[in-house]
Amino acid sequence: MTIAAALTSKADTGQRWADHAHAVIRAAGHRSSAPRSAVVQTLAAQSCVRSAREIGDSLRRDGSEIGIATVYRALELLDELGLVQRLDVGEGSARFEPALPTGEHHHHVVCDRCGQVSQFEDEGLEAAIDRIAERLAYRVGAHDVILRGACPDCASA
Amino acid sequence: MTIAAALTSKADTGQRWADHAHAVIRAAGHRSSAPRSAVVQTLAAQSCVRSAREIGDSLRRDGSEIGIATVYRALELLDELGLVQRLDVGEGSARFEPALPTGEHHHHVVCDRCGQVSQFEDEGLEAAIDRIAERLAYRVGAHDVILRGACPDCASA
DNA sequence: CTGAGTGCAAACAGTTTGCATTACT
DNA sequence: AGTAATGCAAACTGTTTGCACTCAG
Repeated sequence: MTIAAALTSKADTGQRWADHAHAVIRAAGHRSSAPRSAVVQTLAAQSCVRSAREIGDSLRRDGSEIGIATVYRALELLDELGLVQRLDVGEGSARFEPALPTGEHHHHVVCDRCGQVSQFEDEGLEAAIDRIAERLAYRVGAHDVILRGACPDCASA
Repeated sequence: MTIAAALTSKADTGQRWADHAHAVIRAAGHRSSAPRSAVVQTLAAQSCVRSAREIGDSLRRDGSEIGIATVYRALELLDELGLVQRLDVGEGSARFEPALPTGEHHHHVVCDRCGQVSQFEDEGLEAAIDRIAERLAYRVGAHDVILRGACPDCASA
């Protein structure tokens, strides 16, 4: 795959998610207001998890007048509708990222020192978790895995 | 194993951890004040993760005059010394539990509806994570796994 | 005796909420 | 037009910090 193709595919995935999100929002009887759509677009465009504050700052930088309460309300709605995944890496604030309708997902590694967050996927991990879910008395619906350590930059320093 | 033996062994594990914690605290040049020791004892006696507020309330109920700030400072020290594991299940506040010196540990399942937290261990999960840690560029030192779903009570309701 | 540790209260950061106003549908 | 959604500011919650006082070593 060429770099251009990779970028296109990534942008496509984001846009596909945004369209899906709008459809679900409308189907649930909610309005597609400008601020709400702006939050969806920001999420669709992002490559990594972002906090409510980061999303709000980013939108305001782009000229939007969105208030932080609205960002929170939009994210809460998206969460209720299963359109975003809320992630708490323990750095004080919650982070958000689009949840793909396919259920396909990844997990995160957080740098202890600089706070950098990266992603990874692993087939074996999912399989192990599925096996655990089966033997527990809980009806397990989701899971978060967070690895912690030193990122390449901090590790070499 | 009889129930009595299981309880004894559990209490022993807690006490062994408390002794270990005291030793580490002293070795690091810190004092064993009454409030600090009380927090260690509370942690040693607990069967599940607890929040700072819960620990403080529990101590105050037992007649201690401990302030919440002191609880936080004690937990912070224990965390720095690697004596407790901080866990964020996303219900607003951080939870804490003793970290065994053997490195042996477990993970958690959180009920979406009532917030109940249970524990589980899984060999296959640890193995999968070790394998991931090896292939990542990060120098991975720890990991948290949180499963979410409905606990037996909520699932049947 | 001396400073690490404490308790209190005030400060903080992230998030939520009440209410008058705006703007989708 | 009617009402869901917004923006602001105030309220809340969990956690941290400044400071005078206390007590372990």
